[in-house]
Amino acid sequence: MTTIPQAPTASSDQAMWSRVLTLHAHVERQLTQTLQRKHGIGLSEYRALECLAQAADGELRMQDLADKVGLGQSSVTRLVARLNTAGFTFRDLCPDDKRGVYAVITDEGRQRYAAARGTYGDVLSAALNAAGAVPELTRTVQALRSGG
Amino acid sequence: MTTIPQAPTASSDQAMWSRVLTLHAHVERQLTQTLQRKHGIGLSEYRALECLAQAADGELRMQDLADKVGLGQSSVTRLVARLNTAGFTFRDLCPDDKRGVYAVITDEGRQRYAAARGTYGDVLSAALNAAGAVPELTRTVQALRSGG
DNA sequence: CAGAAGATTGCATGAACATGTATCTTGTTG
DNA sequence: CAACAAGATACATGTTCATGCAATCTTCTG
Repeated sequence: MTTIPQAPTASSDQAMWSRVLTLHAHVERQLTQTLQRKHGIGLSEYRALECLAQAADGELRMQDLADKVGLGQSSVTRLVARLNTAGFTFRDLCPDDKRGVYAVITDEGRQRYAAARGTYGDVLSAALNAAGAVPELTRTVQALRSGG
Repeated sequence: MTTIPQAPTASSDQAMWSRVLTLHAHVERQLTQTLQRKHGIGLSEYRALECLAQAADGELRMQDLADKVGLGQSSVTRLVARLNTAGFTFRDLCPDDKRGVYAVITDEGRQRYAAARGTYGDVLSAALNAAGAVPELTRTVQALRSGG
């Protein structure tokens, strides 16, 4: 049986998005709770650390970090402030543009990220499996894992 | 070229979920801003009105509503309080279990929902199209629209 | 079986916190 | 200097967690 191309309708988009929202809520809740409980960090903190750990020299401009983690600019100012307080990052002024600020990950930040990373992957996969077992979400999870 | 079945790995799950998050952030931001600007309601309010409008007799127990909109119980208490203040719902005591409370949608609530519904569908589809045009997200959007 | 003790359920409320919008400060550039 | 860019901050809003309270259910006892 082949897939028949079908123009997406506003209605089918809404039904699809509704399932995405359900999936998103479930998975993010699992991740939030487990990361907080086992590693003492929130989801935004974790994702910021991930971005920084993977960035060249472990540093990113504030606005770049905002784009990567999907938050607004002001939220990232405070997010980085929390990471600084925790000792996971420090702020560094951009030498050639004194308006600019780099958030730079510390060794301690990398260690916490490394410690949390395994948990994150495990919980994510488990949450996706659990969601995939719900009839309503089975096809959504399958579609995402296959081609998404 | 056929699709080769592949067990999902923790790593592929993470890459997939990262794209879902990006998509989610973009789409929800569009919806939030447009609904707020054109109809003066937030996303949670809109979704609660939708659940209530589609429920039998236009009413739901608080906890049922919480499950449907993907929020915690206390969040829904406050959400319904906002809807009440706006005149979109009212609270009704459950006759056979005096602990229980129904949130009931009003005519005004149905009207606001009807007015916002078109906007919601339009913005959603437009946002999905826009996201689908981003190389990183093309396959994700396609997968969701096809089978998800 | 009546009745009370304890557990559970359904929701409300207060405090802490994260986020978005608007605005302000500072630095850059034409 | 005017216009703009990068961040920081003030304020309002929304969310969660912990807790409180009342109604209901369960279980045990006499």
